[in-house]
Amino acid sequence: MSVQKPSLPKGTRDFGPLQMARRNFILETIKDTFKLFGFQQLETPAMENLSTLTGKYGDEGDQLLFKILNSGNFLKNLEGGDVESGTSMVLPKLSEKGLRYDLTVPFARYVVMNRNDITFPFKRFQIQPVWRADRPQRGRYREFYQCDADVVGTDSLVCELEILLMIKRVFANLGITDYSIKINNRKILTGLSEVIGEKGREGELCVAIDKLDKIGWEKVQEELLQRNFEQTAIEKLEPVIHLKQSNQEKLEFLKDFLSASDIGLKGLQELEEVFDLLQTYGENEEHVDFDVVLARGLSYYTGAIFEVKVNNVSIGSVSGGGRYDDLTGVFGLDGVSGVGFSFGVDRLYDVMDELGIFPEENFDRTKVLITHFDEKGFDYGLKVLNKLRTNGVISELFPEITKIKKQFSYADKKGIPYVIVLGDDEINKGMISLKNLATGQQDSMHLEEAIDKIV
RNA sequence: GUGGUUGUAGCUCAGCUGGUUAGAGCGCUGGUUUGUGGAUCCAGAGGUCGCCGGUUCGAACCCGGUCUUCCACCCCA
Repeated sequence: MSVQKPSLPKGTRDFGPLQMARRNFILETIKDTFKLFGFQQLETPAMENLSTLTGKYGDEGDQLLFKILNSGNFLKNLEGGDVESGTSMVLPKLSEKGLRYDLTVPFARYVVMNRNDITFPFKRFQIQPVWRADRPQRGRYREFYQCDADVVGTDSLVCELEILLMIKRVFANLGITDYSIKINNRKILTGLSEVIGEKGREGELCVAIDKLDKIGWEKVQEELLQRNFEQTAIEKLEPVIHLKQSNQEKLEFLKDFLSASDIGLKGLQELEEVFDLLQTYGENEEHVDFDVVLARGLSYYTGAIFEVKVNNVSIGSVSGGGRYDDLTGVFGLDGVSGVGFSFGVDRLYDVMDELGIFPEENFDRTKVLITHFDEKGFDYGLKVLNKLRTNGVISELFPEITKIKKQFSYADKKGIPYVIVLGDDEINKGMISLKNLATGQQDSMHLEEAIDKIV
């Protein structure tokens, strides 16, 4: 076999020890919050039947699904002429499984399959990788982790409240201070399209409107015109685009603006209740921003929609979610409303990296390295090692008998703060020498005393 | 998926209009110091110039393809 340079598939990454420590810090923070709010963990397979996945994310989403070639002779179902008839005809004959694209759809599948064993409302969280055959960019990967928390089986707006609370808690614990949780309601967008005389076209309206902070109102108007929206409709929309007051003021304005649309008013009412619940809970509206032009792409959202952006960084949204009234419906279980959201760990990582706010000191790392000069010290060191670990001190014995300089250098590079030196002097006296590498201070003492110092 | 961009030592990058043996800094290894790391100084190792093909007397450099990186669009965590 010829030697080949190893490489990774596009858009995937390895995580080294430092990255893992940082990722685990984020992951633990999120997990800890989910648990505190009463969510229980669930895992589903990396692969799902393609029939479970397709048609849930729109045409774009279907394109981005990774398909898994059938096992064995994957060509066996092909017939002459199939190849000429196009990929959409050939694909089902080659592939019946795919990698999951998100965690929400597999969750919906799980709920339907286990409906008799689940007590509703069902609160679950799920932290697993997902895969998208996207073209990679900064903050965009082909394999990345999502951290989902969802509640199904209730349409209580307390769920929406809890999502806001969980986001606030996670960000506070991560040390991210400058961010905003954008919240809107799909019903408001529906109402908007009704009121401006383009009923039923909120999907298109959303796609265009969503680009507002990126490309500006001028360009959005152009796009709407291209999509054959009436000039008068666009003019009617204008005051909404420029809404820049407080959450309450926006609500008041829209109550009037959407007065002709029942569904729009329903959306407003839901949103207002979420704000009320926030007050009642004893939290404020800090970081929570009613954004009338927030329109998330995923086609299954029907009520509240969320998106979280960290300010002054070059990464897109780090979290998103919303309410879906009928996601389980496609799997044959109607009337189960759900709401959930997801943190993107990889993007949170990039954000925190860019802001330089990882708390490195707290990461678990070896506290003390035991060094030695010869076999005698090595054996003595093993006993010391045992004592240290019994006392819960993260410790290592240098595994080879070699020059002390090399052992110290190892401690230095690995960022180990203390070194225990074991030579004849120490062994004879039944003591150890403890050196603090940061200060250079070295003292002879009993092991118990050293343990107290290190911990 | 569309358009552009990048690739030279472990890392960050030089390398002139194609010309002999491809360089620097940092890092690494060893020594200066045979019971002590981080600093200084000295020495050393390390590269099929992403990969494949083409043009040429001659290619890191020009051309084509391919992979990869980053960016914009699309969309999204």
